[in-house]
Amino acid sequence: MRIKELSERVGVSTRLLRYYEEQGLLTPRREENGYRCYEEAAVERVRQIRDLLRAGLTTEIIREVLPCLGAAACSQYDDPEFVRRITAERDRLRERVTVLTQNLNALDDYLSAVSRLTPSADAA
DNA sequence: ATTCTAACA
DNA sequence: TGTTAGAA
Repeated sequence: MRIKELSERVGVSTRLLRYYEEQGLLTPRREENGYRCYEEAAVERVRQIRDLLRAGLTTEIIREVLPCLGAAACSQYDDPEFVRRITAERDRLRERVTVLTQNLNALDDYLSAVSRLTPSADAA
């Protein structure tokens, strides 16, 4: 599919799709006319990229780890420096999860208190 | 009508 | 990231 279709299917601007490619996150083939030609798998790939970005990972890290996520072990499993960087990234994520969970609990507690005071308000 | 690259009131 | 000019 071409860039417009992918853009509509994943809800990401064509501008961003080209930017991801510039960052080495996407590598679509080209048609004779130079138009980008994306694989069906690009749809899921873009979603994965966005999820990783939302998780706070940099495009640099994503570029390195993306090809490794699906496989049990990519060609860099024996690179100590690589494993160290990914480990650090995982630890950062774990830390963020902790903070987010604390905030979630705080809001839950507040909402529970509110519902006890005003039973009329739903506390789903 | 669409996409491409490059650049920025 | 959006938008846009100029070319294909």
